[in-house]
Amino acid sequence: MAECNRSRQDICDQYCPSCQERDRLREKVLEVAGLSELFKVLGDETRTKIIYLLSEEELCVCDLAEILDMSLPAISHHLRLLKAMRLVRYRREGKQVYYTLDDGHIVSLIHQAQEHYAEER
Amino acid sequence: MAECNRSRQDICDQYCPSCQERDRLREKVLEVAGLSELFKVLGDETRTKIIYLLSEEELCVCDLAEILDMSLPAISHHLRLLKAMRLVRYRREGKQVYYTLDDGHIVSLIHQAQEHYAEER
DNA sequence: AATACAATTAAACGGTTGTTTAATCGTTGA
DNA sequence: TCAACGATTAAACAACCGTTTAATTGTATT
Repeated sequence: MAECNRSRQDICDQYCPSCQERDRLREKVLEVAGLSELFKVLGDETRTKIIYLLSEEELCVCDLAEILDMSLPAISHHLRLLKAMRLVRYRREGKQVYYTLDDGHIVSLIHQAQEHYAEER
Repeated sequence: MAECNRSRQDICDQYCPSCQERDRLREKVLEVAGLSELFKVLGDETRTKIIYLLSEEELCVCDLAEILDMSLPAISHHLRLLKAMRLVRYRREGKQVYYTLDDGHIVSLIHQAQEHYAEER
């Protein structure tokens, strides 16, 4: 293996793939940078449920609270994040605020996860 | 709307969908129960990178540490979780321990997320 | 105007999570 | 068997996250 400058000496004596390979993999890894932000949204059970419900029909905050048996602030807190990530849209009607899903892609992710992991439980 | 027993009085006065609809949605939501456990794995940037790298080729712990520029215990800690979830397999060869991806589904999820959200950044 | 109510926001709390440091285990080679 | 090294484990710490309580905003009704 050709000699090359090591960025860290404290890992291990012999880095197994070649240094060219190392650099290639470091480039490769950039392709998934930032993706976990999206998965973090789905990493919370409540948010996945909200998204799933909103993919079915438009619902107001108190509906979601009722269905999921949670407090209004808790639901509102999650909707705020989903709003910030442009995953949901809202519309005011009198005292109620109605939310709809504004991103079909994220439901596809949920569906795909369902297909692959539903039977494993 | 037909009268029905409310489980919580402290949410809002008028639950908008009918109570039958509420019960249907409560059933519906069970379909995604537990799925966030899987998404939680991908919710960490380091783990997504490890999975992505292992989908390319087999690597030992010190390789991963070198490529991702992290400490051995940190990598090992994440691999332990991936092992517990049966997402990776390992094989000892002398002093090194080599890891491979043992679940093609999870890479599909990453690929799909890439397709949908790559251009948004 | 005043009250009631849905929703949001702020602050506080508890729990979880990821990284670090240090110690230990397992394997190899002298 | 002893030393070296890769990997794992344990304990400690800091940072983050989700829920709760309380206060506030905005809208509708009387």
